[in-house]
Amino acid sequence: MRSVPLEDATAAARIREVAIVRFGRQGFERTSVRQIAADAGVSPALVIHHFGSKEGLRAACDESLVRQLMAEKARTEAPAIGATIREWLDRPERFGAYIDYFATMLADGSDGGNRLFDRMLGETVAMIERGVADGTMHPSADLEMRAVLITLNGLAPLLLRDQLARVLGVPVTSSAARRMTLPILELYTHGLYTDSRILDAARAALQGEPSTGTPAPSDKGPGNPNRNPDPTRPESSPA
Amino acid sequence: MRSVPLEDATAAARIREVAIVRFGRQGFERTSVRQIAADAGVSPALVIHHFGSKEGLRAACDESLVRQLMAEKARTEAPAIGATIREWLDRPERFGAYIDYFATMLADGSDGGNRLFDRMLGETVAMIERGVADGTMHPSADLEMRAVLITLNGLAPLLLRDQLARVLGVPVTSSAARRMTLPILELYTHGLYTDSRILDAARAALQGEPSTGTPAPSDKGPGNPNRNPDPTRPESSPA
DNA sequence: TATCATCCTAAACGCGCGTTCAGGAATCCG
DNA sequence: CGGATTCCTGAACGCGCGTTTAGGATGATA
Repeated sequence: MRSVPLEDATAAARIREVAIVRFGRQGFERTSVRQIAADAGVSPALVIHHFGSKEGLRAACDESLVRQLMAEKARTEAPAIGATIREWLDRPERFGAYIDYFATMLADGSDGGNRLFDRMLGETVAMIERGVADGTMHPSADLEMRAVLITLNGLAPLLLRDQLARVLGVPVTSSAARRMTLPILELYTHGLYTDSRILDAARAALQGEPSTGTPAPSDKGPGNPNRNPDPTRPESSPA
Repeated sequence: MRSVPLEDATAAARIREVAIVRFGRQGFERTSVRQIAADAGVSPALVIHHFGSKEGLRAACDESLVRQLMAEKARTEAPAIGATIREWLDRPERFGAYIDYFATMLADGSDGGNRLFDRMLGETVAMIERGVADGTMHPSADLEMRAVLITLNGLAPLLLRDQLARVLGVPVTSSAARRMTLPILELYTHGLYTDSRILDAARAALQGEPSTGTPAPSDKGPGNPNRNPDPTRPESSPA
């Protein structure tokens, strides 16, 4: 997946590659055209000549990454982008910059990031539909939202890889990912709670409140992580 | 939680408030001191006079947000930061900028962001320990990692709120959060898979591979979301 | 050889940035 | 009253930015 050494590539390709590294590591704004030019061993003017502007260079970088992540289409029916990301995590010295760039694309809401997110979401939806159809996965009251949720959860370690590396004390490579395997599978197999009291309470509460208003009987659970422990409380301003 | 109108506050406070809005909405680099000064109705020189530098202003903004999020200490033993964030989501017209700033702090790995993450992680650990102790939650083979994971999962919708809003078609307020309630509780109650085949396979595979090397018998599951479907594959470069 | 397109650079332009500096206006204190 | 303190501004400085311009070197084509 890119075997030509940087020195042998054309100048335009070289510029794009070093730009991905800089943009991914220090961000678009903090990176100057002069820096990129120096990295690529060319003049700043050539960068503009090839890409029209700094923004054009960014677009080319986006396109390059989208292309590489979408190119896995020809594979099996398994989630393709996730698989490629995992391969990249296996070789951080080579693809670390791509990981960084990928994460900032998603967070910045660039056009390329949107396309990649949509694709990943679609792959997740397909995976869940398959799983529910063949009985290996539980059905859900809201399949789309579940798919969104699982996609988000999968991306969180990537977006917060710095925090993750900090609290774990090791860089986020596949070895760190491996330690996440069991807790993730535990969660996806048995869940977190030992009974369905909180879920039942939330179902009952949301039942009496189809879209807005009319609070239902309250049952504050012992502590649902990350979510409102009391789904019955009406919101202050619908906004 | 801040009731003084902006016009009545001291100039320094006014500057800090409009800076949080700008920094949160368009980022630190894309925001100029002159913009902030204009928003606050003061001269650019005054901004520097009060905060020493643009970086000093950022630090003051960080500190302000950390203080507000940590101030909930006096509450119950429930996750305090999560609760405050939820209140902020209820009133996006007032606290939307804080949400934005909070998210960028976490993503940028600023000192304030690190402190907040550590605090949230601590709250999650305590919650899980309590849940396991009183039998409402399953035990885990790796409690710390599980806590990290759940913390990350809880933050993902915040960091990717633009993607979330885009695919859902509505802004990420508590009404969007409400739709997430059931899928999250489903996941945390019953998990995703109907049986433990994948989890068992992963356990067996990781058993034969205590830390590095010696691959174990393979069992490729039908599709574990977000994780390596084949945890037995040795990694190419440990890095 | 002359022509032409391609690839590339040195130099400069204009601009907006963060910051500094010298001092004005108001308030408090003796 | 006089002097100190606090709060604030207008004007400028120097710098690095993205970009433009004019043209040099190279290699294919006729």
